[in-house]
Amino acid sequence: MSSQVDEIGRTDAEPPRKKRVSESPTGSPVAVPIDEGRASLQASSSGINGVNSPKTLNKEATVIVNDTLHVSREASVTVITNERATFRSPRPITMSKSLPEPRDVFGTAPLYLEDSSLPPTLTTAASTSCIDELTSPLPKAKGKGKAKPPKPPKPPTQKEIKAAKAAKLAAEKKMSPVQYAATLPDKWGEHVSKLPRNKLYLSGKCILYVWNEPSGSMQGTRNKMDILYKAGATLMTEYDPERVTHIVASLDTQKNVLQMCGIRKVTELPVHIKTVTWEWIVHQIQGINHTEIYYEPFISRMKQVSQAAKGEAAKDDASSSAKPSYLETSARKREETDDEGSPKKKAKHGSGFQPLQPPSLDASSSSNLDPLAEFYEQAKLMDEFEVEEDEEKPQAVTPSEASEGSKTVSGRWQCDGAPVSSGVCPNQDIVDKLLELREIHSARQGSDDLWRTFSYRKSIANIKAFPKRIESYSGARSIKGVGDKTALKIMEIVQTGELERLKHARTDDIVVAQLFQGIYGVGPATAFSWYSQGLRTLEDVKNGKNGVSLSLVQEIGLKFYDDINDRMPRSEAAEIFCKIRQIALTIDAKLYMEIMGSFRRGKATCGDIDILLTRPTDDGKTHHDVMRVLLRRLHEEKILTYDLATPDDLDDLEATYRGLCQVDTAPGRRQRRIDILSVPYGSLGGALLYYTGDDIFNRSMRLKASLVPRPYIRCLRLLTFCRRARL
DNA sequence: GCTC
DNA sequence: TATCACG
DNA sequence: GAGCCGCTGATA
Repeated sequence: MSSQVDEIGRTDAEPPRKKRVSESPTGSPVAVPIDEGRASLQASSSGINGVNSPKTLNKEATVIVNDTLHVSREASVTVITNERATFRSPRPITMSKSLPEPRDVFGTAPLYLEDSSLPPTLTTAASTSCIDELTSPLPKAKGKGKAKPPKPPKPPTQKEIKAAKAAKLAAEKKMSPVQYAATLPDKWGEHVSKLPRNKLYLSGKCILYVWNEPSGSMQGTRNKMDILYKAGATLMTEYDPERVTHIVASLDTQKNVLQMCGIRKVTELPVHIKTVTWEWIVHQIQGINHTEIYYEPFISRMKQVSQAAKGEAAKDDASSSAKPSYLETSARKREETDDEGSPKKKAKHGSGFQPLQPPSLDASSSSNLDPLAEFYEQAKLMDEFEVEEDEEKPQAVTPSEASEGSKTVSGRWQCDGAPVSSGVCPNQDIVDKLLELREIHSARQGSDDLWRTFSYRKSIANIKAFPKRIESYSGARSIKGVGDKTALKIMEIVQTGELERLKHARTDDIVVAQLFQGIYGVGPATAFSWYSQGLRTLEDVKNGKNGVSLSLVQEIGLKFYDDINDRMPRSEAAEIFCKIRQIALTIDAKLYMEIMGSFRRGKATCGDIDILLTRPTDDGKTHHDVMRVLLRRLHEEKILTYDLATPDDLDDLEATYRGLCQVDTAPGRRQRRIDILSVPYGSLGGALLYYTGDDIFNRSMRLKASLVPRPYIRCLRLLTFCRRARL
């Protein structure tokens, strides 16, 4: 596989700052577009192997980086009220104890909260349609009224009714599906609005129904549309990747899917959009939530699609799997399994479920009891962590996003079905102020500040979850994590609208330290150290004023300061993940991949991309060498551009990669933070549990203030704990 | 900072 | 090895 | 008054 990177060490001899590298240490040519700031660097593509230490790798990276070190810095200090803010998501807590079933039939498509097949009663609007939730002002009552058909002033006679019906039917027959869809609110709006919420099986789902070629009456299509609408779905008539959550199609509408979505391959669909068969809908409506029947898993379907479409496919294959021959076999294998099993069949046979069963649980726990019971127990034990924290700022919804959201609320009442915490918390002002304070503390270096930060994090999260306006000191104190001091601060905010403390706290050093800490790899210590050395701007840092030197990672962090600190649109995260998964599956078709983090939580924007990687071991194999190959491939594909941290042991089943990536190589393409984590297959169960809808789990397993979605690791700990405690 |  | 930063 | 992340992972 890989070329050895032998003489990497040589870079040691060179002054890291000045040298320009035009050739990779392997001797293989490395394209280093030094002039364009977002140059892709692939040195590490060859360096990804156990032989090389990350250090040497990065070293080379920096050499190049240094040459390009013109940081586009508008010196806007504003950015720096940064990512570290933690907000609680508006998602309310459901108390269900039932565990959602595994639902990824093929073991490759990720599992999303918003796609939860929990019964509707347990589902929330927030968990269904994130984008809308975040962006649309949610005209709640409006939808209903709108949908109500105008009542004729006089009760018509039987005959008239009949005639009208006939006419209507005739008219409907002439309609295109799209036109027909538009009539649904009139037709069923009222009916639907009277339905109890738990009958709205598809509430919150934005469904794009792909109908067959107009080969007949289209009556079937109309019926299905009716059903969808009546089940509370928002029926989409056109493909809007931002809104569509599900695509319903069947095998014979394959072409139409592509057409409707304006794409060439099914694989181009964003991963957050589920493609399901009609059967899935039926199951939803019947309350069979245990299966998810996919129309076309993006990956495995890909081959078939491309075969049909030829040209594209060949190209794709050639470019992506040109090298190791085993890739082809694996690809073929995938194809075979595909062909012999329709999605449906697979669902029934459950082969695809395998990866989703948490095997480790029964395997490693000594008892024969329901393995989940342990987790419930654990969950209770750790219930102190009331609230999940979220790093997104709700108010970060930009005007454009907002307007877009409301604009596209073509359908209306999708919010009706799920009257949930509408997002804005009654104590937002308090939260904001405290957050500011927390930011300040977290920018400081004292150990006290560290704990204060920790403390604020908890209290803020709980305040954010507090359903009503805080009006009194005792009221404030009643909130978990809010002690005397914070309660006093809250009262000050409530009464004066201000927090005196903030005014004094925002000193120059803090502001500058915050600025510096926006550089990846720079924490409080470094930031203040620089400050004390007289540095005040990023420009100073860049110039190495007063002889400060940057670590290799910091160089990258500085160079891409804005890129790293900005959030990316959800769609971009999805796209990158898609590409990566595609490549990964050519390495091993049985890989299980999952995108996590804020994406998974349904955020409209993502601070980074977090990918979980594992592989079922039922055939005796593991993903032990996947990370190495994958990283190499991703570098080759110029998806990965810079390594921030490569796993110490690439062969380890549990490894963490951190780096920068880009969705394509267009000049000026922004670099996005990406983490790829592999876990032993046994931890997957925990990972899934962690993300699975049950809030008792979620809350408790979001152990100890770790913002990091590293469920598997946590799960491991949990298991260890369980074992030790003989649970 | 809060909690035990 | 200790410190630093990260998620 | 003590504890409050880390069988962390990287760097110097």
